[in-house]
Amino acid sequence: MQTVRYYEREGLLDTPARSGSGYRMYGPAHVERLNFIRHCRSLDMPLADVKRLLELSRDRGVSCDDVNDLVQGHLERVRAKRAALQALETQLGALRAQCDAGHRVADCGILEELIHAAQGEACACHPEPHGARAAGARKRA
Amino acid sequence: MQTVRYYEREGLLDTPARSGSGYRMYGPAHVERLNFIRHCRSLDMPLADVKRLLELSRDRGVSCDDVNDLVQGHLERVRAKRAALQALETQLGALRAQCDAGHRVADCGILEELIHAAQGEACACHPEPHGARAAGARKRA
DNA sequence: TGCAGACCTTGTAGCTACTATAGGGTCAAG
DNA sequence: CTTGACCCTATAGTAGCTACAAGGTCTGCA
Repeated sequence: MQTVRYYEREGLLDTPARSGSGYRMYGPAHVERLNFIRHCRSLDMPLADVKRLLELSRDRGVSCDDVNDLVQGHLERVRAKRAALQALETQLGALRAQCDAGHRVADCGILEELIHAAQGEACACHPEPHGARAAGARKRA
Repeated sequence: MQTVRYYEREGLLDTPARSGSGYRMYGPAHVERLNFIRHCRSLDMPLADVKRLLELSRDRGVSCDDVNDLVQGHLERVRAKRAALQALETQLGALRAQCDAGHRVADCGILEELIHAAQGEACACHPEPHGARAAGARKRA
């Protein structure tokens, strides 16, 4: 419910009329608009994109290239993120495989991996060694 | 650089000694710790998990089951998110296919889809009618 | 010695899309 | 008339930074 107020504050929903005691009175147009927003959000579109779509859909005569670009751009961001997560999954799988249950932290392959990697060595999760471009830290001592 | 200060504030990095004029003086232990954190972050682990790992790695005699669980849990969250994004990609692809470039907003298949969906009808991106839709966790049967 | 410019310090606000809480007002039922 | 469910506003918190402001410090050069 605060979400609806939030959309109103952000300019995605028209401010509804108020009853005598200050209650918001929503009409069918508000409900439809809210469903539009929720549908876009279910596609994980940022609210800025949703707002842009709402603006575009008011000018029914204008070219819809912007609509295309917006959806296409969003699709590409989703694709890129999915690919990144897929790589991450592989890396975490490799890390996870370093340790079987039942022993102690001193012998834990996962922590070993993480600590070695922190020292700039190669690790199971990032096959290539870190060292090439590490050591960016500025020190004075 | 503010990031390092942020980690210090959040208790992930020890507060370094200060020079006479108040400058922070980092030693090799700080650098190694920071690399540990950055490595974990490159695996997209939340800072809370990184902090937990740092705590666990201090008690070298304790069981490492917690380390396992933490990494396993993170892997599962990544897997779930990746799967959700994959489904999303399909949905956005379907939506994107509703419109070819070069015509006007009044005839735009994408907007049509979104508006129809806002009225509770079935849409290309969400094959089933609106009622059965739950955010992100849905599987096609 | 003076000064420019690069770096450091602290503190604050902004980003996304909500969510939670506090402290109050309104309304309908019993 | 009270109880409890709802609504109102305003504020703060979430994650992990990033950007900016206003000032202090250090270094090199003339």
